[in-house]
Amino acid sequence: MCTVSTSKKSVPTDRYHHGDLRRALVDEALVLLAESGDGGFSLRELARRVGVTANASYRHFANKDALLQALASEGFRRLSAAQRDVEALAADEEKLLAGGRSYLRFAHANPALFRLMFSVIPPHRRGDELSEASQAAFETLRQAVARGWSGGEPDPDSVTRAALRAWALVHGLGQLLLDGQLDWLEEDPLGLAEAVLADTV
Amino acid sequence: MCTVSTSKKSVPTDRYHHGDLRRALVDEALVLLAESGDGGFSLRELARRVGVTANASYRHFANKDALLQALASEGFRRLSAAQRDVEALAADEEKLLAGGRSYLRFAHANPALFRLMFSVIPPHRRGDELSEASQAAFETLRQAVARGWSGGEPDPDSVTRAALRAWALVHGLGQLLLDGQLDWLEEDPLGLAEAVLADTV
DNA sequence: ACCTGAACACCGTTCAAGT
DNA sequence: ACCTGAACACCGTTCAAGT
Repeated sequence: MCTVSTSKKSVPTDRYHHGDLRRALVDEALVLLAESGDGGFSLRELARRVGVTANASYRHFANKDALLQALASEGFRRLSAAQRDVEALAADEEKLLAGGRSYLRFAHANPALFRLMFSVIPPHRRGDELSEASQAAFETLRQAVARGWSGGEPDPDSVTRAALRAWALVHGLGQLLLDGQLDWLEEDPLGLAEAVLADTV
Repeated sequence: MCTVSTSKKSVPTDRYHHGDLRRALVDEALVLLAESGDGGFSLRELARRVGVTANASYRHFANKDALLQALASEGFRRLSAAQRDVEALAADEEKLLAGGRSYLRFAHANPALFRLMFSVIPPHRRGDELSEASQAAFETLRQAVARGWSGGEPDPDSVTRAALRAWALVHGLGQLLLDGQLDWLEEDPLGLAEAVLADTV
């Protein structure tokens, strides 16, 4: 009676049709998101592709919003991981710029997921998993700003303000980029966005 | 036979149910957009509110996208007008900052319309009316940047680059603002966004 | 415990009428 | 010329089963 119970719910296998339907739904939804370019995919289409009935997903997610939150959480985790990887390789003074570049590349490579993370589910509707993932992502940014601090005493409020300014610039570039707003200005929109970022930071 | 024909189509009144159904649809859609906060409203709900059948709108718009384009065009016209009004009242060195502030206030006051203008209909899908309205809006920004030019020769490319940087910052702040991303940082998100803008410009 | 089948109240859009 | 009524192929979601 003191063997396997690491937590309350010791679900034995939780697999049936695809081994793990919940994971299959999340994985396939990320593919659908990448394919559709914009933000639209239907629960029914997702179920069809995974090979189950339309309402089978309700055994694993309360509703469509809960599934979207799981996807957005995964997005924030991937974004944070990309930031950390890239900053680990960069010199101290270039960590912030490198982080900004990876933010832009993430937005460019995952437009629908990016929109899901920031625009579809506002912070006041985020559940625990998503709150945690998104706050960790902002912390990554804040630390990059604090590390590159060149003034005197880095009091927390100034750092937050500076982080917000850096975030706004890179977020605006990313949003303009993935909305196609930079397409008519030059041949390589991503390159243009990175150039504007490098000019400023 | 040479009296009234100012153009090919000399529609006598083009009014029936509400005087002018096309205008009634646009006006009520703007109200629905303002009410819903986010971006979702249905053609059927709009028709219900205006007092016509679901498909009556197809006499005036090819499809839902065409209606959305008309709304987005109206949005760009209002944004440009607000910019011009505000810049006319400001001193030369403050025109750019004043324009940026009005951009932020527009985003804050019209979140769904703002999203419609920039994110829902990408530039490559814009029709003539919308293309013209949006390009005029960017021209307003570019001119504000050119007027505030402090360096030497203002060659067009440098001005475009600087305009893009200013646009990205203000657009990023606006997007973070209307996505509720600034809500947990302070009591007044709009004030915070304006403060960051004033710090930078 | 996990999934299916049938149903409900919605969509956008089309087509054949009505006035 | 402008609008209605009925229909089609979709949605998200729920409820009563099936194994």
